[in-house]
Amino acid sequence: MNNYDTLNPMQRLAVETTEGPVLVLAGAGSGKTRALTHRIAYLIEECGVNPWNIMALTFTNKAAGEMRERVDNLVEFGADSIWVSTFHSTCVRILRRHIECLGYSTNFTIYDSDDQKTMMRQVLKKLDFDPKQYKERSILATISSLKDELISAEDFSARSAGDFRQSRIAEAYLEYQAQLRKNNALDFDDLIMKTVELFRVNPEVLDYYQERFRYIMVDEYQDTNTAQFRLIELLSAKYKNLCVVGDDDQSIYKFRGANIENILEFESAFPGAKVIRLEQNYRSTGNILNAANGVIKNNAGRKDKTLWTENEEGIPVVFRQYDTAYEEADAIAVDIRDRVDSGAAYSDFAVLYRTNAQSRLLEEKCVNRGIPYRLVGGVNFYQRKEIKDILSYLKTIDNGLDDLAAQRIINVPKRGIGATTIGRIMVYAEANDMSFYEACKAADRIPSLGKAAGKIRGFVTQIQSFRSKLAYYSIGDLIEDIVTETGYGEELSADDEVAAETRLENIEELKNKAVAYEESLEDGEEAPTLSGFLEEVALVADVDSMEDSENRVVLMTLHSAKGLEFPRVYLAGMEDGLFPGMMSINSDDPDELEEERRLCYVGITRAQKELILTCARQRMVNGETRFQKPSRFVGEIPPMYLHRQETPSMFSFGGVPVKPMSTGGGSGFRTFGRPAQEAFELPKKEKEPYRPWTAPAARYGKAISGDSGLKETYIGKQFSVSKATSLSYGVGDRVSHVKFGEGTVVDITEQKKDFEVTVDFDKAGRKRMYATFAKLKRC
DNA sequence: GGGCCTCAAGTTTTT
DNA sequence: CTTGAGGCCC
Repeated sequence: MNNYDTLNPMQRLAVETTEGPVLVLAGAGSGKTRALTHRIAYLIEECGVNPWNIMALTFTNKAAGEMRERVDNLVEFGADSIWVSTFHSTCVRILRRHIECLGYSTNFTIYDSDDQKTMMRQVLKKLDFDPKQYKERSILATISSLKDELISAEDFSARSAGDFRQSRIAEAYLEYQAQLRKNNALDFDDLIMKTVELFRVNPEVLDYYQERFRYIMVDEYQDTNTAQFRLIELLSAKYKNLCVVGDDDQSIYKFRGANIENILEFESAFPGAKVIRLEQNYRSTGNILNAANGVIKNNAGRKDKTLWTENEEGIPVVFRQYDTAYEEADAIAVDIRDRVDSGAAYSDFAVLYRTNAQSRLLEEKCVNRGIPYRLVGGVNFYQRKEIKDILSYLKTIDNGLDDLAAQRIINVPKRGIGATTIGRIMVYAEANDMSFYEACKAADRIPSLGKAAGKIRGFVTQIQSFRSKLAYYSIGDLIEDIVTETGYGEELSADDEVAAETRLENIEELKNKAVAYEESLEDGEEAPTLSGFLEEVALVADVDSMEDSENRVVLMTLHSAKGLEFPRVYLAGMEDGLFPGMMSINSDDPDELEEERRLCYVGITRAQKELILTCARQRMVNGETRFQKPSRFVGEIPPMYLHRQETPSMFSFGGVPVKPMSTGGGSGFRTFGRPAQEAFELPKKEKEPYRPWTAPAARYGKAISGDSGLKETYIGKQFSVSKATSLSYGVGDRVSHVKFGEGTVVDITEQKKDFEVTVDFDKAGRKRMYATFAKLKRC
């Protein structure tokens, strides 16, 4: 039995208010996860609720995992049967059971953003849209926000009548959905939307889940979008025991459809809702908290609350300005180095920044200074080429309906199957209403393929053989097999020795993940399956794999940092134009700036003991040098909690107090690009819209052309091997070609590396081609 | 068929 | 600066 006396009165109230809708407004570091987990324990122990009837929803797998762990520790019996998972995996779990009534089969695949892009490219090509006017990126963004609002392609199409551009986008949306369905695939947004749709069209299914989940808890509620709101609204409609926990000040996902109204209007959406505030912070020092409060109070339209703490005041927040981003990064690295040398652990530190692009420099400097780090985000592990290749194999083996996956690997490694052949198979598949892979299986019946059919057959045989191995192979072994049997590994090494090594390591890592997956289900109720593994992989973010135990500095974006805490935090790149970003500064919508401010608030409140803000006067962004002022957010921190340690500037930047530099070296007076003069004129002429001064993009001529001769020889060698010394046909001979049929040779000219052959084809007309590739046969 | 080169475009933030 | 897509040449 647990002791609930360790909770403070407000937390305790949140735990004991079990019936009806409850909104817990939980400030940063106020122990909300603690309250949530204890609430689950309380429901079971004190209220006799069956664990089976409890569900907890989070946004990230990491959060889910953490909660799961804490619940397991707290609840003696039946913790397994509580559903603790993310919105997305919850929906997948439900859809895997019931999606058939929506016309998909239950082994659907989940498309990530790369897949979406590929698919949309195909859609736009098919519809013959002008790629200048209709960018797949922006169309996908539109579709995504429509889905967040539960607006289907049909709805959108109906409401766009009359607006030309919109109805074209609607066309794309319709076609995109049609393609998804054909591929038996769902994108991220579909997972939520289809589940809501399922509940709407199928009341019995809804009723089943309503009965099952009598107590629902939602973490990070401020980040829910309309679709997610509907989902929990539907699920909780019967018993109305819905407890949401969130902080409107930490709502940072508006760009992704998060609807802040969900939390601001909770009480009117769920009449009779009780509101409980957790305002005592257990995480940060007084100074850090006061700094955070000072910043966030500049936002209008928030639920009024003030965080307080009994923690000690601590040391002041520090602000340092450097001349260049280069020095900023180095100073941070040096700073960490010093502190570790005098006893701190690497894992005490996190460096947070606004954009992923900033990580490069920081990484570089960490390497220079010998600081072990973990980079979270950036290029996702699962987006790496080699990983996607292997996963595409697994998907094809598993599903066979996923055209994108099959098309990706049909010629990887090279099997001599080119775009033309793939195009023909696609045409055939389309005409016969089958999947791409099915069409491959029927390659012999596609007349247009000609000799290519043999190659396709080889590919199909390989896949089929992998399939049959599935029965007695582990997923890890299967991956191993794919790499060796297909020659994938060989091709990698042939291409680039050094790069191949890291690639193979990554594949090794994927294997480890597969093994871990299989072990995690070893004695659970469900058996590990290939589909299960692919699904898990599709739904993980990078933060999820962060190991707490590692002794490394953590580098990540402010967004990724939400929900985490670190003893010492650096916020790098505190500059107007970067953070807050220019988009938000120039926007007509004041809420954009407010969202950035909330992001800043999130960043500040990650710190437990120490917070250091840094910025650079000069920074390269998109290949151009920008001169920037310190972030306005720095100025919003009440001076009494802030210790400014500006370094002296070679730029003598207007009006900023200059103090001697007390820490962090930097490499002194390095200069880049423009002289100081222009540097300080620009920020002065602040006109609309505000834009920091930008140096003309540095244009360098051809870099090094001296090595071309060397390359030539090398290439020449390779080609000369393949060059035929003589041909089996001559001028006037009749020849046949796989594509063009029969014809007469009119001319042959020998060139450096190949023979150029001109042929008059009976049907296809006169063509000129290279002998090596044409593969003409005498007849 | 495909490698290599040139040119253009693009940048928040992510389940 | 870095990635992507199209064109050219072997």
